Amino acid sequence: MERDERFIFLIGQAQHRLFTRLDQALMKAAGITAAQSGALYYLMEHDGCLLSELSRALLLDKSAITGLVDRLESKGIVERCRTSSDRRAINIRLTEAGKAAARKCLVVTKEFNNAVKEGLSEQEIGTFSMILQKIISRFPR
Amino acid sequence: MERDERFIFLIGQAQHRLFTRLDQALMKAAGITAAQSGALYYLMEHDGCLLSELSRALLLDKSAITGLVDRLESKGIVERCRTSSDRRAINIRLTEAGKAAARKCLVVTKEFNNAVKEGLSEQEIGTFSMILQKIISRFPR
DNA sequence: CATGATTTATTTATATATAAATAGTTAATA
DNA sequence: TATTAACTATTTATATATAAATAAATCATG
Repeated sequence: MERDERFIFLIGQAQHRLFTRLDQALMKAAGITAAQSGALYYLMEHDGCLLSELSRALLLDKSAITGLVDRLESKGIVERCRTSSDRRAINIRLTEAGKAAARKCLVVTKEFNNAVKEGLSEQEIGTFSMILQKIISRFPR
Repeated sequence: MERDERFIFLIGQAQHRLFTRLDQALMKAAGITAAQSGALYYLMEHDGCLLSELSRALLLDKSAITGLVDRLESKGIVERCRTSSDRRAINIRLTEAGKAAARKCLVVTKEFNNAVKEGLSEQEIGTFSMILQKIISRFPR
């Protein structure tokens, strides 16, 4: 395998391991996966938003959100409810259990971020973030 | 959303966009996805290897390899065959179409890597790779 | 040699993600 | 107003990945 291919492989591996570890830690602490925690963080500040709004905020397809919310709802973390006059619209609300889970996830995620950054200088972290952002802006969705 | 959470989010987004783009380019050029191309690259140098060997090389679960090889086999890119005396073992062989596809993928992947690195200095790329490798070694599978 | 452990591959269940098609509702405009 | 656009959410199909259970074969060792 050449160096060229390994570059992409490295990013994939690093991302995968980070998410797998965070998944495990969040699942243990709050019964929530990393992908699900993203929805919780958004709902903490936009409780009651529409599925479509969550879709745009998390940069996920509407159908992915349907499944994500299904799984959160079956765990009692959120609930769907229709409140607006627009009969197409469905709002998502954090339950009390959901709010508690979100707070636990936040603690775990912060600890995890510190662990990831350990041993790296502020400057290195800055360069790393800058390149990630360049990649993201260079390859729009 | 705080800075802490965005760090993980950034890595996920960057990885996702890179793989989506590479997926599209490889699919157009050779009818192959990025994940499948990884198997092809390994097979170019280890043609006829076992499923289990591919599993270890790509750092994927055996069941993931079963599905991956199923999809490649249905496209006529590889074929399963039993050759060794161990009756559990199944070898994977690139077909002629598979070898042609692998060569096309290699060209596309190299071009793609150059596009990703464009506008970044050698030093920045070095720091970026170093951090990815640190993350990978800090979080073993 | 016989039993238990390991290896090889598959299957099933679950989670994640996209794309395309659908259904119902609302908005825009000709 | 009638028709077309767009929006909201879901469903279906496909691809990817893990974990756990299974089945068959082989290995190791007591």
